[in-house]
Amino acid sequence: MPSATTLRSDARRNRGRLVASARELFATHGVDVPVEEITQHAGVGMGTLYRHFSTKEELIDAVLEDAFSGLVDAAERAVEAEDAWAGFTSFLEYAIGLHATNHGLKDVIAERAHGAKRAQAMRARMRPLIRRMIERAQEQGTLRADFAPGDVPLIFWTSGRVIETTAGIAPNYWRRYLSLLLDGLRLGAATTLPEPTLTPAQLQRATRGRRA
Amino acid sequence: MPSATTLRSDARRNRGRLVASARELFATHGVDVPVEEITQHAGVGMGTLYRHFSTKEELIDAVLEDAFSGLVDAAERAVEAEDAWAGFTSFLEYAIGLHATNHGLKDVIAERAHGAKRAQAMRARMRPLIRRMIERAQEQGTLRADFAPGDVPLIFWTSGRVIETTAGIAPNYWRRYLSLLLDGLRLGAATTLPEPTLTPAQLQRATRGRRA
DNA sequence: ACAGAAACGGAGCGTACGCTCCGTTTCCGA
DNA sequence: TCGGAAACGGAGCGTACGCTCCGTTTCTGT
Repeated sequence: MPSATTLRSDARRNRGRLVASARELFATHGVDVPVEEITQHAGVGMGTLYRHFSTKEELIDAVLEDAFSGLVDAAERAVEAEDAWAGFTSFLEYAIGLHATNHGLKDVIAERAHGAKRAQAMRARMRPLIRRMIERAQEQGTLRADFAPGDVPLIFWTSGRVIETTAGIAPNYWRRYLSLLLDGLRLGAATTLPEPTLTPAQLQRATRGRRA
Repeated sequence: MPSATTLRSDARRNRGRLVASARELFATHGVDVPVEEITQHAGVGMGTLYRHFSTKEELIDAVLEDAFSGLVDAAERAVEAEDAWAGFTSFLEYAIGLHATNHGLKDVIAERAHGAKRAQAMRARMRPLIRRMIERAQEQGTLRADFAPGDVPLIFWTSGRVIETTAGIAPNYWRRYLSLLLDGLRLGAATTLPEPTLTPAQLQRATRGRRA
């Protein structure tokens, strides 16, 4: 079991091809592209893929690593915005814009399942940032007080669905949806929300479960 | 090819069992339950199913017929409400409550595809009713003016996703989501929506397409 | 130059789905 | 009662997926 830098030249080359191929296909078609399509597009065999990545999940996780850290960076920038509402909303617009561009990212974040190591770590780093964004906007009196951090996944789940349904038909339609939803988040909304937000435990179950 | 009433007694009995079995399983597990599970739960063989319904889609369509007409009834009642906003929102709450109870209905309405005859007819009957609801609420000055009938599927698509994700964890959480979204629909929202609504042609493509 | 370790690739396995085919059983009128 | 039409049921087909296995090829240090 040699260290990562001790790969034979052809192995390193093929690994690169696989990642590039997967990056492209995941972005355009989502993570459900068959592994065979990935290997063919990369010009390698199936065996080669599974020597480098013990599972398809692992490949997904590796390919999306960059996108994950890009999201965390955006969240860190958003937390520092003077206008917390602007920071929060522009973060959401950026993140969901990424979903529209990179369907693989959308699948991992907005769909259930697909919770590999790097995705998990990204979520963990994101959580306190989002909490800060929300707290600040509520302190500044721009975000309704009964919105909670546990409600943020709601935005991703639902936006993901809009993108899935309209991506090939009206690629920017998700902006209309997000705008609508954000208007419901502003302070001064006419109602108070029914039902509590989701607890961390509930969220964990929601993002893991498959059908029984 | 005998008329519908000229079925042999065992055939009529088994057809009833199939529909009952499918109704139950579709409601609890959605339309993705394997046909074999439906036939086993009904105590009949696969051949029996496919003699009565030439395709699984047709079975779905037949089983959901009642739910479809229930929806249309609710829409007709909603149109007549004095307070058009109340009519519109309580219709949405009723419809989405049905989605939470009957996952098969949700799959057909909130998911893409599954567009058989009766579902299609239900949609056609619903369209003018929804248009009236929206027009009236806008005339009464309670629904924002830039919301359009073409945006209604948005509500079903996204609520469907919320239900799918949280049904087993927080069965009423969708109410919180819907409340949030409806607050964004009220007149006096701070923004005007970006991006136009979907045209009928776009909607048709959105509710039909499968992945290429 | 060459041995052998490393990497390769794709046929094939296991699973799950919708649906069909056809030998067997059941019903029902004469 | 009994024959044939009607209905039955489930093994099996075709498809699509993730993944494995192993004979073949390629790289690399000596």
